[in-house]
Amino acid sequence: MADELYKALADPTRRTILDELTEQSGQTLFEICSRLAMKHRLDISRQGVSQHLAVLEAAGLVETRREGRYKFHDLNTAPLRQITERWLGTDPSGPDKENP
Amino acid sequence: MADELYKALADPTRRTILDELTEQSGQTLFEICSRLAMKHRLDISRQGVSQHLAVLEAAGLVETRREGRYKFHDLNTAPLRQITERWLGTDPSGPDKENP
DNA sequence: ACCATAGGCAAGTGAACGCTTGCCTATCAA
DNA sequence: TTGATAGGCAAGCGTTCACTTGCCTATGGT
Repeated sequence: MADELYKALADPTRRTILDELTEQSGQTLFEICSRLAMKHRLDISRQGVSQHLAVLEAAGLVETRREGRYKFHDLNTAPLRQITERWLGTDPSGPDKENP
Repeated sequence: MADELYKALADPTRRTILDELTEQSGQTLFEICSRLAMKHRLDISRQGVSQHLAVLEAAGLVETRREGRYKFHDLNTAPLRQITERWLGTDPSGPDKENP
């Protein structure tokens, strides 16, 4: 899954999607589409965004839940920690207060 | 430069090069080549490795210094911090002891 | 001066990637 | 039931990417 994590981060549009989900998690595909268009002037097709979300989900950065005809996309930043753990050897969340 | 950082991390061979430089910084092109071949069974041409190093340097992840006919490649992990800072909102090195 | 070593430049190739277009399914409101 | 909304699948297209090959420059040992 590490491979897919780095691949997911490689695209600027996907990183912007992560930014949007950071600001408000649990958005639908159409919400993300319109935000990309409005706030970032990214006029990309709905399918394009959908494919990006699939890549992000494969990387574990986005988790989805279905409710009726809506599919909500939630952000999961946990996989990002392995990046700094790999080359910085540190826990990005900082020292554990219980075991300092 | 952020764009080049994520692009640099997208390739598995480049990530392995970072691993090798983490283990021992300041290696030459040929040293890196032979290590990739020996330790990781990656038989990639010298030019291929050279191009990877160029991408890593453009991302600021490796810095080079010339000495005679040798060019040493040093690891610089600093750019990695912006990744977790962007979506985790944390400093990977932990809280600053001066300003906690 | 010679030749091996360390590295660089540039063109070419095949595969992967981002994105679009067209059509199809499912859920909800009227 | 009809129509609108939310989303999915798959083929096609142009670009980027990783990698190779061939040739060239520069430094150092003998």
